[in-house]
Amino acid sequence: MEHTEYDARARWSQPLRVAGRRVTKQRLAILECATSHPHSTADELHRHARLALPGIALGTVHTVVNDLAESGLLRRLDVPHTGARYETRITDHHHAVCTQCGLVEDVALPHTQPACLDPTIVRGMKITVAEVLYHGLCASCAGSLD
Amino acid sequence: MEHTEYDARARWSQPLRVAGRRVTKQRLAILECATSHPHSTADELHRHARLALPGIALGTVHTVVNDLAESGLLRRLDVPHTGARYETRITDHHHAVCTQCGLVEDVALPHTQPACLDPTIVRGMKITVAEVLYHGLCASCAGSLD
DNA sequence: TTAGATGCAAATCTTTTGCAGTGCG
DNA sequence: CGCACTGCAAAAGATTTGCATCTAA
Repeated sequence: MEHTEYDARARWSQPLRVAGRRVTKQRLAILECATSHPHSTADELHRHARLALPGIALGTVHTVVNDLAESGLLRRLDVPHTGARYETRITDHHHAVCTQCGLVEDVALPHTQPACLDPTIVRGMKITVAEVLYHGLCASCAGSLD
Repeated sequence: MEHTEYDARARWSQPLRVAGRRVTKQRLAILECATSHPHSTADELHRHARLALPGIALGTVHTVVNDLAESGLLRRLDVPHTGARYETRITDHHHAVCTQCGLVEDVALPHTQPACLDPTIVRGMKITVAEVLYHGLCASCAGSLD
């Protein structure tokens, strides 16, 4: 548990440099929190990162998270009724959201590329990412009578 | 152009009543604006609705739009870096967003239901809606050198 | 008549911005 | 050492809430 800082540095230094970004303890902490707590909002990342880095500012989290999403190190998820959410698992999965409690789950699709996710299906735009968002009730919300 | 109020009433009274909602001029105006200007934010709907209904409050637009989305008369779209967007075309299409300028376009898929959009593909949740979001560059942004 | 809707304003929440100081490379 | 990055605080933007008033049914 004391190796976290070291591990984060080992894991993210290279990708950060490749993206032309500096390796700061704030960025390492945010990347680490986004890995251990996927689908976190900026505020949640801030709360988690503060445990390891008490001085980190919420504004910094927003700035960093925007920057890292733009440079491809973070994936951004826009979920109804909550702020943006972030994760370090970038590819090969989609998301299901509970319309009642807001729970987000990862959804992996069969490995054969579905035709509807082929970028060329959209005419007149250069599509680079196609993602599926499922809306419904999670197990516990579906169980609760209402 | 003077028939708009009448047409909106004719079109939406029934669905509103079925959803257990009252037929007010504010709701009619918002539904009409969401139809003629799809993918509008609450603020944009407010500006448009104000042309026909100068007194309508932005707070009311938010309240109504939330309520109508919940009751299924409006579809809500969460697009990166803009607020929520709304439209009256509920089914049978998906969306493509320009990551540069924010343009939203409708995308229709071939009529055969793609396997990846089958709700049962998600285990442990009762999925009711599956939608695809495409991210990329629109024609004009792709054209602009940068 | 009356429960549901609206208008308005204040409160809340999220995100952005400007600037001075800090630290990575 | 220089420039990118951070901390801080203020501003901007989006959405929600409470309450008095209004109105569709």
